[in-house]
Amino acid sequence: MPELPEVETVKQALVPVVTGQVIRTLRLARPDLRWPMPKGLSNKVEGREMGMPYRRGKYILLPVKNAGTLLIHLGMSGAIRIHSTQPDFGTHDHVAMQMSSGNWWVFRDPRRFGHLDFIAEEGMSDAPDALSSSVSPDTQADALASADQIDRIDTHWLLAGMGPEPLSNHFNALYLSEAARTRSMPIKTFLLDQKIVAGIGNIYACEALFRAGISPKRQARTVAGKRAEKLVPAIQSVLQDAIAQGGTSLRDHVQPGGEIGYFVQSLSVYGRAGESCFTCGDMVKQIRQSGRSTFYCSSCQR
DNA sequence: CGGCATCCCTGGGAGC
DNA sequence: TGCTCCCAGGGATGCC
Repeated sequence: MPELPEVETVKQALVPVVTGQVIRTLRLARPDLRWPMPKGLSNKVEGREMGMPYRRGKYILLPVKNAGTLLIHLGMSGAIRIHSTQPDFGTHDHVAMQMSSGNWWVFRDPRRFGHLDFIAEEGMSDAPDALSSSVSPDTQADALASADQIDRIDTHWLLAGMGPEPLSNHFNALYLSEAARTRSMPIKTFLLDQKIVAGIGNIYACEALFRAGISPKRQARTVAGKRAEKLVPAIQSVLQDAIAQGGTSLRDHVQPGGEIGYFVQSLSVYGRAGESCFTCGDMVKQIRQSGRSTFYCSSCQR
């Protein structure tokens, strides 16, 4: 499921549920997901107040005041659901938290490629929360963590080296050109590298390249320059459109309230192999790159 | 270092 | 209906 727009959708749904709430219960149904979960975590966070959730790439960050930050990655099949009363826990409901309001949120992940970690504060005080409430209300503020939050959280081993947020000013044609200039790998594979840019996955890499009219097979270094000037806004618009529609629901993804994500109706190439390109009518092709499916129109994308 | 294959895990759909 | 096979939104790791 979850690429940046889906993760952003989940984060936005969590904001009113957890912000300013005290953690009444944290329930870990098993000791590990992809990696071991922190031991004794419930004791560390129960009774403490939460700050405002934010997002970094495909990670959701949940500040716990005077304790640290919970880090959640949804992996391939992860989803979070919100309940107003205690739900029945299923086989794949691995993490559940009850807030002082009585609301619960539950992290379900059948394939267990996701993970949950805790970054202890160590002198960070409650800065993340204070900062998140002072984020300026510009047009993209909802989709962005503050630069200071990112600087702090990026010291975690899972986040270290992560590329810029694609919806921030740090991601622009100059940056992309410089990053791509020496790289011979296909541009599609390049975009999936979280060290280059954070949050893009298989669906939105395909869709952004279609919007930019760039072949996924093209070597990344040949995108430096003019093509980067088309690709950056293509990436940004496809992500913003998807966020606005609640993400893309294929199999697992639902928004935390249970709604599906409607961007699936706006996909131009992903999952449309053998069907007609909406632009030119030619058949959408499917190939395999670095072990992942790529969808594209060989007429519209060069 | 760059680029690719492999592996982690479960469920759903296609095909027989 | 039931079985097998293949595929899936991610990404760390190891090998060439």
